Amino acid sequence: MDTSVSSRRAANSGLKGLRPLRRGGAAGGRLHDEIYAALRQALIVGELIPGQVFPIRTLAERFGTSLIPVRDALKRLVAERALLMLPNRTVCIPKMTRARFQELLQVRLSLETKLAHRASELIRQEDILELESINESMQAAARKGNVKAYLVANHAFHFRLYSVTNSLVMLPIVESLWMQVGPFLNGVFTAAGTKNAHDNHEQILKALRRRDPVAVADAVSSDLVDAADVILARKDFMFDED
Amino acid sequence: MDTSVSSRRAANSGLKGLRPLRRGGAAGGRLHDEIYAALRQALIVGELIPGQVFPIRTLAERFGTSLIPVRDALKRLVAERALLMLPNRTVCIPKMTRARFQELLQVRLSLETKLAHRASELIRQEDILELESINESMQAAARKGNVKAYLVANHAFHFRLYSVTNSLVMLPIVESLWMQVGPFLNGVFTAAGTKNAHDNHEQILKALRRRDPVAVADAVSSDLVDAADVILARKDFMFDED
DNA sequence: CGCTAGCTGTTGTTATAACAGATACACGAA
DNA sequence: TTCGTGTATCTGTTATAACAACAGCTAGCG
Repeated sequence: MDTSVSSRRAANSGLKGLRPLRRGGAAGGRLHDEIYAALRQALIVGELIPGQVFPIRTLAERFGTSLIPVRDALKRLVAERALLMLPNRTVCIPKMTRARFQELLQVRLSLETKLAHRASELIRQEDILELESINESMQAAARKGNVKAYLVANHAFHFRLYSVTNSLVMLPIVESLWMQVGPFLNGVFTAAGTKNAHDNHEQILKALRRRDPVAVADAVSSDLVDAADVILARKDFMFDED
Repeated sequence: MDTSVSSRRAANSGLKGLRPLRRGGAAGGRLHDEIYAALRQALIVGELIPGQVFPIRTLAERFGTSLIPVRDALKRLVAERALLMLPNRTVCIPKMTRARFQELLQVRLSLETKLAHRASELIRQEDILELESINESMQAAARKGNVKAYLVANHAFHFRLYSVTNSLVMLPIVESLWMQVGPFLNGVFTAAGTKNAHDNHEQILKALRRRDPVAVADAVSSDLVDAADVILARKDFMFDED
């Protein structure tokens, strides 16, 4: 990988979207949690691109804190496999390979269909109403071409569904998987790619209303596969092979 | 949970097995990595029991370091779900519930059979020889009733098999799952519980030699299920229900 | 005697500064 | 021109100390 100063500057330019923390808020708020949340959100909506480097001091300056909380947040994200620690101990967003992408999809299919199946057995009417509301806002974002809002809503839809399982084991794993895929969505989802997602979400909702776990799981599966196909179709040339 | 001083002292007594780090070794060694490795090993072999509390300063004193590297190691283990952060931000080993145990087993079955299947397609002769060697030492440990060595060898056997897949996605997840189950093995595996594991490992090796991925996956599945049955049979009364 | 206020010791959190390793760049010699 | 070397500066790591939140205990008051 190119590690010259100029390329590192270029890689760091993507940090501009990160805003300083508003301090003095509610007491007891840990700084590293806020920094973690900010980075995590940026990861999931594809604002940070693979190869991006995160020097601790740069981020500390950006957030207006000392090194420690930034370090904590980065190390947590590394532990969750959302970020990668290079041999020189600098953190960056891992690049994507075909093998990793396919493995991520395989594991997501396995776990998320399980979660969807179990969720549809436990779901209540109010949960479905909330999912419909989230789906509305996702569709609205798609119509306006607001990719960021679209991805936020899509994430919210899936995890609102999965969270009715109260799973303490699978949920954290799936969240980690989404963070690993997120950066690779950068610049992928134009209006074209949102059509299938909308149809699949409608199928999910329909199957949920009639409490059909198998159909819910199938629809979730289709949703993931279709999204992967969109990415593969547009980004087939963008993988970094080892 | 009881949080009186006396019970906390009792919970901390389990830390005695942790030894100070031998400093001044190879340069470039990060202290928090060594602390992490020590805790991780203790977790996997069941030396640390559920409910165990880890005050940073106590561990720092035990390891002979300052607070920072201990904090790093603990936060990493929390991120990997091996440890749990209590509301007061103290770190402890999570207690086990039936639901969590069953979910852990389900996910492990799903992922580890996949890994076993893929491994048996890629495995080389030298890998099999090494697995046989590990299996030998496991059997020896079982005969001597050395539970700790037995669990170490069992862990080594499984991950030596899985690692031939070079999986960057599933392997870290499965390691996390083993760390979550480890503490619950405390005091479970007497000589009685090791018989099935030995048979299953022999089945795995036999299937590997004839390159039969399905049979390998099945044997791994049986291994996990049998181990779970041993735990359920002996510990059915020891679950902490929420 | 009971209750509340304040002290005390505990916990994790963060800032600052000193440290160590790695890298890039510039200067000088072949 | 090219190669080697030293220095400046960048990186993450760790120690120390100050900080804040919390629980338990004790003393004093009602």
